[in-house]
Amino acid sequence: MANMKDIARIAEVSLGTVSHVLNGTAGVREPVRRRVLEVVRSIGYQPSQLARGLRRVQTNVIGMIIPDITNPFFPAVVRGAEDLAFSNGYRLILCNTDNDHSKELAHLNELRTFLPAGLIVIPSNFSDLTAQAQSYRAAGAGVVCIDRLPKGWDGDSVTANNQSGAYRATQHLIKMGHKRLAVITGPLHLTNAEERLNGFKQAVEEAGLELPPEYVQETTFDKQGGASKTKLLLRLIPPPTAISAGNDMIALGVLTAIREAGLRCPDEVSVMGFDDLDIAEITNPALSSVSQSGYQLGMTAARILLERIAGDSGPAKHVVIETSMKIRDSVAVPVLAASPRSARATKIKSKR
Amino acid sequence: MANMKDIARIAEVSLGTVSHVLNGTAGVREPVRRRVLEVVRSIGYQPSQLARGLRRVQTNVIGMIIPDITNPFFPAVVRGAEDLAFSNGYRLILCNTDNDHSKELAHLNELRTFLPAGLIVIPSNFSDLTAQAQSYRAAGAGVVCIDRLPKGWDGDSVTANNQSGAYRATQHLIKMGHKRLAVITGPLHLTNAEERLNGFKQAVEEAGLELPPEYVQETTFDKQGGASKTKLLLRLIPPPTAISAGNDMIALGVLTAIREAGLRCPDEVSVMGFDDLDIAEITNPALSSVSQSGYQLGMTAARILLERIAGDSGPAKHVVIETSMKIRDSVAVPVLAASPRSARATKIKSKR
DNA sequence: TTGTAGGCGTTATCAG
DNA sequence: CTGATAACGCCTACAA
Repeated sequence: MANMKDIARIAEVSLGTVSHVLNGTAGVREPVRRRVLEVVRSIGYQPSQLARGLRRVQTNVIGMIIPDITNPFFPAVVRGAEDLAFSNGYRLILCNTDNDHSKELAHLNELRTFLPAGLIVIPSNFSDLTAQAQSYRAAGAGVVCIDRLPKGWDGDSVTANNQSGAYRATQHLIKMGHKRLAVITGPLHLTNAEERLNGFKQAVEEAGLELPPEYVQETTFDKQGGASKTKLLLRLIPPPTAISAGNDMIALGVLTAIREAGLRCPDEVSVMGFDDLDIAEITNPALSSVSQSGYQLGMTAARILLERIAGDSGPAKHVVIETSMKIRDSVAVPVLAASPRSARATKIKSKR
Repeated sequence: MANMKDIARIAEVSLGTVSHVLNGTAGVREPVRRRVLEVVRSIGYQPSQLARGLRRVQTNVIGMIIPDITNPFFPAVVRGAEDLAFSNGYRLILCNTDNDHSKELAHLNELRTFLPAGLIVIPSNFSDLTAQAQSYRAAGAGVVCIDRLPKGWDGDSVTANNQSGAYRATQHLIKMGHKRLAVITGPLHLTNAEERLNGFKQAVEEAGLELPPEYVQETTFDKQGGASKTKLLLRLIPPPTAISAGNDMIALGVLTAIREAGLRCPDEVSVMGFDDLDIAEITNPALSSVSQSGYQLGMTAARILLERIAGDSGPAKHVVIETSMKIRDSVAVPVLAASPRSARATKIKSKR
């Protein structure tokens, strides 16, 4: 591969001049400049990112650390980040942690040796990112946290408005006439799961409804968790008439378990999801869900990072992305409430 | 960050000795070796990948180029590649091309400046990867092609057995009693789409069935394509009783269009997919599909690449991953065939 | 077995 | 405005 020395030789200038032309670090007389640029073009020269990074103590690499690209919510996040990063000349190194904080730590240590310009991280369970980020920032690299925050995080962050999303979704269930609402949350040590639960509780409390402790079930963010906890909920006496799921994967399990219990959704049990994945349109019945844009999450994180790289050293930014409701077919007026109140409930529904 | 000079100073040995201990390039007396290693551990030293790569003219980076991580088939491929690469000390730089060969070219040129150890590529439409790979191989980097092959590709490749998969899927439709089979293929300049069509045609021909040209529709690998072509097919006289889709995304569109046409699947039209994505279980009715493991595809590509990196310079390898059939609910005996042959058809079905 | 020195391709500093 | 030259951190002949 051609290097700057070759360019200098062919264009009959010194190495320093080539660098000046390429980086605009010093004015160079126009004819010389053109000659150099012409050689660069004709030879198809591209600077070695390795040498450049070594010298500048900073590469055009952004490390992106996520739990698992195979989880349907994350690809959009990665894509959003990659699009903005790429169009600004940055490249993404992708790392999966499987929510294992020791794997996360390994990635964090390894990535450092690339002298990345920054990091975009969806922290794993029990992440000690807060400590690690310190040393990255000391090296002049930005660190932006997405989707959920590790304990004590005080740096830049981009999250969805989980609380208000869950709050409004629960309000919707209540307005439909539900009185016995249960919730299946994700792992409560994850901030996003916790916030969603808080939103749920807030709506239930404001409506003056009871929330027996057995109606709050915690599990992992997946189908299996949703299915097993639903079986449990449906065996309670009385059973809930609506289940709010911590995310769409859980909701998928909820739908399956309802069907397997011989019940029907939404006739006997209503279900509300969170994330509005593509699959929400496909399920039977189509899943009502709180929509958050993963693409926007990733892109916003990249934007903040680019600002940091460009020199912004202001206080930590905390961007909160608003959610919206996607009403589909998995929520209906509960059977018990149907007769005396159907008129009113239906009216409310048709308003939306 | 600590460097080898620091280690040398603290351990009171020379720089060269540290390097020899770290790389095993020369025997070092045990006590000295231990002393060096102890310092390395205590200080948490990690070699700079940048300096190392610059010197060795090869980094521990693998470039992974795919059309779009947002497409549900690709995350598993990436994950399979990342898992094996990571456990062997390699890191993945992820690039999305959106099937745009100029974007692919840009990535290819950029990646070169990182001196990657290799490339794993799902080629874009009209990719000229064949030419580019030449120069990568000249630089000692392996290039493995996945899923589909660009024109004239003669290097390592990992693909699914598309032809046999489609062939057997079509045979299944025929055994169920279908006589009027249509196919909606992906873009035929993609080798995987072409192979699947060939498998379909082979089965239809062997059964001595007619295949009117209007029964073969080409479109993009997505829902919209599947839906619009299905509308067209259902308006034909006579309409097909079974539709074989080029992949599951197309099949999704087929299911939607059938429903919107007021028909029912599988009662009036049977549908067969390809890929067996997670969503195939969720659709209504659950989608019968040809299963191929994206994870295995990615992992196999990484394995071949690692072998190349380790020095294997044998002839090009062409690994073909076998597919399997996932029978669900979207295929049934056609209405017309139902009365006279239901006994036999049912018998065949129950055999599987 | 250990140490020394040159160079990978850049950028930045400083002298002309 | 242009050109030498010294790092950046590491590896590897080669010398001791």
